[in-house]
Amino acid sequence: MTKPPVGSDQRTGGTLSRRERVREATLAEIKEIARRHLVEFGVAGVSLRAIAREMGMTAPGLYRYVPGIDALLVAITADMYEELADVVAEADAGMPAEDTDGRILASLRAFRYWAITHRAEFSVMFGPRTRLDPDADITRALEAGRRFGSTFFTLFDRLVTEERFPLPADEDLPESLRRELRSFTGTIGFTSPDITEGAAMVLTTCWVRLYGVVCMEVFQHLNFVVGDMEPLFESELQNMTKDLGVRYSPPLRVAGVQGSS
Amino acid sequence: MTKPPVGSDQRTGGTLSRRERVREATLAEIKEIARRHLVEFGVAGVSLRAIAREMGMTAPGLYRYVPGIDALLVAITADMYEELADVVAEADAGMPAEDTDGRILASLRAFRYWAITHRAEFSVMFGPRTRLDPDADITRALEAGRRFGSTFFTLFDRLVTEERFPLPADEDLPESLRRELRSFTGTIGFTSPDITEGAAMVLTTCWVRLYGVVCMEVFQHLNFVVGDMEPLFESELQNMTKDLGVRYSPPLRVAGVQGSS
DNA sequence: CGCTTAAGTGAACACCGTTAGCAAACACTG
DNA sequence: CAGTGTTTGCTAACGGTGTTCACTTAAGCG
Repeated sequence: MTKPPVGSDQRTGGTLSRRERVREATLAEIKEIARRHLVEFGVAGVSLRAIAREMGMTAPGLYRYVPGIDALLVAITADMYEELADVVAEADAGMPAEDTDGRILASLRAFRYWAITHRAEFSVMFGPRTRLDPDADITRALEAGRRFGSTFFTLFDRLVTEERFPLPADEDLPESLRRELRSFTGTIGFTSPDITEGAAMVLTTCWVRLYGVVCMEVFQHLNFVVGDMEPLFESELQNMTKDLGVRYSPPLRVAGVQGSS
Repeated sequence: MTKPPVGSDQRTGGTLSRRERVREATLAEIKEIARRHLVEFGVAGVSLRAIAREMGMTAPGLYRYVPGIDALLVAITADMYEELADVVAEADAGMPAEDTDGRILASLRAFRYWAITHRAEFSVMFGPRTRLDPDADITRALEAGRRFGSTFFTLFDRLVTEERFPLPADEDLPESLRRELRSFTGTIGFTSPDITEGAAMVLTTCWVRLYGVVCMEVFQHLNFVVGDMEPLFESELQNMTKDLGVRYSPPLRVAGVQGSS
């Protein structure tokens, strides 16, 4: 009885035995249904019994594939990070490689658009860590999260090397902040020599602003006061890009932005 | 059989009959235990049966006081908004009335400090609306939220009248954004004639930044990368106050900030 | 004091996660 | 092909949850 790892086990050589293939398919079906229940009923509405019912089997059977409900949620969270990373990377790749400004705008807008069209998913990814075992294995989710961030980091790196905006001098930052920023650049695996503490500081500030405006829109904490948050987002985007020395251009009008998840 | 409203019913005249008094006390006990379970086990760990057990009664009995678990959560959420509003207002009142700069800094820091020392509460208040009936009666929570915001609005109003910072001209803002901002100032009950759309814009931007940095700290989405978020918060505070024409001054060192809820 | 009404209980229903033991299907080896 | 070990899924069961209903008890009021 081998412990069921919840991630997709990459078989050496890529050849999967018949058994492994059907196993992968079942696991994929479980996660697909879980994901669907997540968007339909919210995170509290994801249950092993309901998934099993829909699959025509019983709940204990799922334990052959997943060690428990918490691990399943962590697993689909990791999947969602990868999906988001793909979406952002695609938006980035959809612009001409030299057009750093356009790539940045496209990436950031892709992030927001994915967020507001995937509210439930965004909530479990970027909201409070409710209902997740503190000792759950979230390494895969963290890894996907890192990959998601790397798209932005790379673009930011280009801005720094192109000297688009004035960097705050490291000496101007308080020592406590500099220490945190150093650990930041270290963990991120950012090897560019141009990433000074000042640059890390700017990057973090931008991320906080983006995170704030998107969270506010998804969590609807201004919805009693602001109906359509898009103008506000674009305005924030404009502010941010101005600070980064990026040329802002308004978005192409896309039909059907109002789609509620 | 009267429907049990979950909020504290203010009796006309303030005189409560004995029956009403003990009823209020029981309701208060229910909410007190619910709150304790919330901080101890998270929002998923709040259950009517557990509360009843601790009170020495059975779960159905609680239905005399509360229409259901969701309504109970909404009720304590409203309480928490009021508590947070009090805390911020106290911090504000703790500074000399003329010292607008100090009052603002104190209020913002009080907000963050309450947030990081009340993670569970903050999560249900400002996180995604998980586990809350869409049709639940959240008017009391909204009202308390409004009162919470008003402290900041009032201080901001002073900054505007004192002309601390240059206001963006209304004409520079796109029409779609202006419309949202108008609805904002309207809903907020902000009657000051100085609150132009540009001013509302600056206020909103600041709130988004504050919300972002505090959410990020409480939800711990940078914790694999930044240990102590306080320097980052102070840095953001410095940036924000600079834009507002507020004189920044570093915080007084408080012992025991590290206290984990 | 008697009557009305509120408070609380027990049983029941329908869910949930999770464990243990068992039977059938499967894959593989001699 | 037969035999064997593994994988898969089931049933039963335990303890937990929210919620409804019928009922008894207790308190307050006229």
